[in-house]
Amino acid sequence: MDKYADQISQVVNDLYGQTIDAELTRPEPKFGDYATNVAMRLAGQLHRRPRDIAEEIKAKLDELGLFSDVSIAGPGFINLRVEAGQLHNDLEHAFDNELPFGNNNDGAGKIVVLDFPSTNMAKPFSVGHLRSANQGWAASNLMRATGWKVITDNHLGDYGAPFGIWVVGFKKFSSEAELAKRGIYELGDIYIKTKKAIKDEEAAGKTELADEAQQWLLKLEAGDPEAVEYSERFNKISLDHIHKVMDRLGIYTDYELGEKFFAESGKEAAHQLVDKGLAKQNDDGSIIVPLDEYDIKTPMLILKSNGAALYATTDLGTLLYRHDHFHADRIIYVVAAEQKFYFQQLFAMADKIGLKMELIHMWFGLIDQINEDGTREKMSSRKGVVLLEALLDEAEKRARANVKTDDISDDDVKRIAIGAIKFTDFANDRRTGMLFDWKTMFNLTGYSGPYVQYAAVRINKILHDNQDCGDVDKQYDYESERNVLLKLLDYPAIVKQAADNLEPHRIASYVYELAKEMNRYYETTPVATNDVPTGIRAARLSVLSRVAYVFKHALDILGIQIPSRM
RNA sequence: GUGCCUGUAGCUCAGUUGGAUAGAGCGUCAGUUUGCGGAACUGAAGGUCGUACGUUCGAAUCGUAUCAGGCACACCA
Repeated sequence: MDKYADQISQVVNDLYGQTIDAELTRPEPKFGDYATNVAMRLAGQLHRRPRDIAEEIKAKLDELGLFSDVSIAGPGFINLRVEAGQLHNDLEHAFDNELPFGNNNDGAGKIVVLDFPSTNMAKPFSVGHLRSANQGWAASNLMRATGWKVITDNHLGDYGAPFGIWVVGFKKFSSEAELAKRGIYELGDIYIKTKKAIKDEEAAGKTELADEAQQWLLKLEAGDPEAVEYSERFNKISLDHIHKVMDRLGIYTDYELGEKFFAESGKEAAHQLVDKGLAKQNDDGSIIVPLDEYDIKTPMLILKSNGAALYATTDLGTLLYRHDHFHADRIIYVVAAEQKFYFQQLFAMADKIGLKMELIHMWFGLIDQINEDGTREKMSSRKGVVLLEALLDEAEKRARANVKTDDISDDDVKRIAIGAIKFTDFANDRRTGMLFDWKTMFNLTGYSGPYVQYAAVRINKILHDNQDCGDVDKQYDYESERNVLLKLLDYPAIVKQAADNLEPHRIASYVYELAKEMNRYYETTPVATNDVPTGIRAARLSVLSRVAYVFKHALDILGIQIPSRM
């Protein structure tokens, strides 16, 4: 595609002496394989009618014989058609490259740190963390595919109030026996129950529980043995749970540098900023960074009045660490939309204190749920959070029930279940709120993970059954494969676009279209039946192997596995 | 109140960065199987792109206003 665009730019330059970056689009098939609007763009500069310009470009293109057909339509579109055999050559040429097909080197020599899924250790993994995990994982794969050196870090929420609340609540509401039996689910319940109790108490004008929780925090910071023991036990339970769930999702990070890890360095940095005059200490001891010069009226609070760290403190420490130790050129925070303002502040502060890194908040929409009466609302703990493990169990149950034959392995059932859930996450733009609906979450047909997986499994089987298929017929015209070839040729541009904009849903949408094109092709064109001559069979199988490659590449980016059977 | 996000088919959403007759899935209706894997394929119905101005050859896309919904706004994380 780039090749053809360059040729058109060249023709324009020869004819008019204008430097124009011709872009090709894919019009409706009836118009052609590719189309360009250069004639319309030139019309303004040259003060001439677009159709006249198009005619001249067409004449030149016909003369050069680059395209099998050049036509002009509408206000001045130039539609181009390429021989299917030529498309096949183009594709083979693209595969015959040092870089894997689909990859590019845009990020060569640069380092990116991705921050996801930022698990809160106080509660069990809920569907609320699902998007950060999925989107973050896909983003890291997109960065890798475009040449970046990638560092992933699960920025654990392991510091601050939750610990104090845990201990107070454990003593008041729970027991060793319950904790041993229910693990993180008991801790999560304790956390919610205790927070509510503190709120009730506050409404009654008392602060007993809150004070007690605060005491435990201070004890922990002071290294009190009992506090340390509780902390280590609770954290282990929580961490084991996080690892188990992420393993089920097939999502991993290189580091787990939690808030606790950065608390001290963050506090030090806060004080240093005061010394440098970049931050201001209030009379009550709290430290703020004014951000008026960034049009942000609310200053950033980076230290509490009691001298303790808060979210911004640890994030400050984290920024410095990623700058100094990871030498990050770019940091991507995969965090929900709710925190947009917070990250505006954080990024402004980073700029103010002189950190030269590209900071991106890869935000995503919230998860809504459909109520029984059909109304839609934000998913909340008040209404009962859906736990991720329960969701995965349910997905596997439904996948198993939908499997046609009994001899499908558990691993394949899991791949189908996870594929359905993940694809739903990538079905929309990440910024669009995601609708959590038990009915559509496990879609097994239409615009869904299993639809794509099914197409991949089908051709993998064909390829597997026809490994020694002989030599390709050099005369074959690839006319039946035209649409599939065109779709395959689109892939590198899709990857680039998805990576540039951090929009994994473009990959999902593409891979679905490829599957659809594939199924259509497969429905009408026999590939490996007995009546297909060997040379043609070999040619068609070679195209299918390219399709299989792209399925794998694209689904890998999304973190979706292809079952061996389904 | 201020800022940000969203508004497209009955429902859930895309829309190649300003292009041609606005597209998918689900749902509804009608079809396709002596055939390489039918979790598939084909077709039909369904639209004032929230509304109104503006920018230009051309607007779902850009600007202004307005209506509706959501989120955020320093000692929570």
